[in-house]
Amino acid sequence: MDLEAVRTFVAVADAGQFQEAAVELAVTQQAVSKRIAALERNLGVRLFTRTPRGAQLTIDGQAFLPHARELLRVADRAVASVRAGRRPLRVDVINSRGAASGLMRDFHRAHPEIDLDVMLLFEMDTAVAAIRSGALDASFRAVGVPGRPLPPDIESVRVVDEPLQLLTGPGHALAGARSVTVAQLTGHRIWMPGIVPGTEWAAYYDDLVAEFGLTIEATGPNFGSDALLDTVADTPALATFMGEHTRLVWPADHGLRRIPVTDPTPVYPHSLLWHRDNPHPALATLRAYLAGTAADHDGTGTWTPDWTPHWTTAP
Amino acid sequence: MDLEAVRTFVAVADAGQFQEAAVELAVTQQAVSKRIAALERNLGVRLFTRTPRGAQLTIDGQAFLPHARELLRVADRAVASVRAGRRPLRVDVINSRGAASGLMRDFHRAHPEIDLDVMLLFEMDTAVAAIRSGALDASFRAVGVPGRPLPPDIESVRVVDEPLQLLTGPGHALAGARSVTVAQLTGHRIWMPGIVPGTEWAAYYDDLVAEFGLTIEATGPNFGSDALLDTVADTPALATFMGEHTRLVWPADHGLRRIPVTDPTPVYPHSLLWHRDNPHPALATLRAYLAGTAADHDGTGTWTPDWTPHWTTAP
DNA sequence: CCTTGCCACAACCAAAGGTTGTTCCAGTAG
DNA sequence: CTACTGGAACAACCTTTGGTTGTGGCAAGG
Repeated sequence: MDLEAVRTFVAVADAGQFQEAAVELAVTQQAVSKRIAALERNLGVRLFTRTPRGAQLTIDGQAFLPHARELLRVADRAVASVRAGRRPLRVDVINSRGAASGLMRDFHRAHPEIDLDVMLLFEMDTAVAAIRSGALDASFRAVGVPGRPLPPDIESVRVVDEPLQLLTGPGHALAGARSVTVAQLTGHRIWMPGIVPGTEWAAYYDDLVAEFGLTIEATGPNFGSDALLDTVADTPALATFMGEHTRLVWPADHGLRRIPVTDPTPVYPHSLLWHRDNPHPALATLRAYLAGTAADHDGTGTWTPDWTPHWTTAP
Repeated sequence: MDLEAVRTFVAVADAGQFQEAAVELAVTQQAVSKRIAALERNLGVRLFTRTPRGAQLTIDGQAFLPHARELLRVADRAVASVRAGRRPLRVDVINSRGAASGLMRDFHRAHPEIDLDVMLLFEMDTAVAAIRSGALDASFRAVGVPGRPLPPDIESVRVVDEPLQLLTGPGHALAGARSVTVAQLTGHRIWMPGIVPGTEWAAYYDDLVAEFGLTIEATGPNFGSDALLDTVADTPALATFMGEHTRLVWPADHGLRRIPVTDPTPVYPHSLLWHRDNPHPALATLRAYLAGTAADHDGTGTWTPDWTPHWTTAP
């Protein structure tokens, strides 16, 4: 299938005849005739009935037409996604099920007119480099990790604190609790196979362990969140941490429990990062939106590492 | 943009290297290299960073990738829409805002696994011919019009009665009524510029006029339903009929009123038409679904023309 | 330092896809 | 009845695209 042929097909369908479509496309009528013939040959159906006064869509052609239009739309969007200058706003949300992802969904609902490309960049260094190069517009990250200062041309603002919850299977000792304190977690095995040394979230959990003496195991290969949930559901002695806003796609009958943690509640601090000189108009809209959602912040009873940036009052 | 190049791009992104992608696509590595280079040249961005151990997506490449996948998906669906044998179920709903269209939306929600192509065929003759030729699987129509019998190989069953409502602007004499009787409508001008002589709905309205002595004007060119609604909203002396299930896309503040009609309520009878020998598996599902929705039928207090087929009890 | 694995470049060739010129066909006017 | 008009298909030709084979460059690893 050739997109040029599809474009020709739509032009002929709109014009009602080959000649006019040919003028529109700036080719000869014979070229249009050839393109349509080739498309019909590839698809194995006749798309137009040719008459001496033009071309009329067959039933097959009518069925194909909306798909053809959609195809051209999607192609245009694809090209636009990498068009220099006026491309969609590119925002990195680390992973597709976290709080940042939810924020971007809400932002999209609030501003459906803004074209977005949500991306998943694993490494913070990559994200920062991409922001500095202009290839990325913004990233949600935890910033302030000791020894890894942000370059001066990168600005950041803390936008959402995500409370961590304990996730257990039905057989876990704490499965029945409506909430647990951090002190109650000492001695329980908490398994987080996704943690990669050197990342900002590794630093976060290192601090959490150091502060409260928890037992967090990052051992074993990470087979993905499905495997993690599977294991947690089936292993009574195992639990894991999970962001409060993290969406699980999981059959309800596995009996996984989400248990709030208190005294204090560990919260994961998400900041928005962007380049000082980024001119993308939608970036300002996003920042304004996030400033609005973050207005009702109250840090009482929560914990974050020392190195996390302070909340600032919106101007 | 060339779909083959996009396909190649996705293959390379998945494989992580040109060579493996080349094997998958059954071409040489050099061909893959050329295709990617051409795609990059067309888009104006670099999609991969080439290393001696493979190819890695750039940020632009990562942004482009989901659009590329979507493009291939849509292309596949487009091809499938005209594929002989296992193409989607094609159902004609006459116009996109009527009761039949709503039924098909509900059917799609109930059976999202069934691929559908909803079509809009103006003429009944066209629809019947298409059904007989196998190019169309089903059509919603009012059947039984005198002098235009269905061919014996076309089966039909009445599936939904759509009550007609009076649509008026805020200044109309009946605008404040909670409901009106057919008798109250005599003398009021009812404007239906969409009616085309010779169609089954023209026959319906002819019978309606003959039965109750209404004043229905079909004069003037039809500039589309937007223009119709515009005129009705602004003209106190004008009203029109509209199906109860017809969805209006209209700013709420224009003050259009939908007023139920009683004593009796004129209902427009939609039947499903299909070919006796049509083997499409989804057609049976659709018929079963419609038989289910039509179960709660009660014709008391309604009117349809004499020639409309009777409701049959589902087997 | 050499081997290995992978990608880019060059030369070549077949085929796709464009152009011009022409034919065919069905309404329509004379 | 015939000639004309407008529109699509066919034929011949040519350019350009996109494939192949052959070769060179480059970084990682033994």
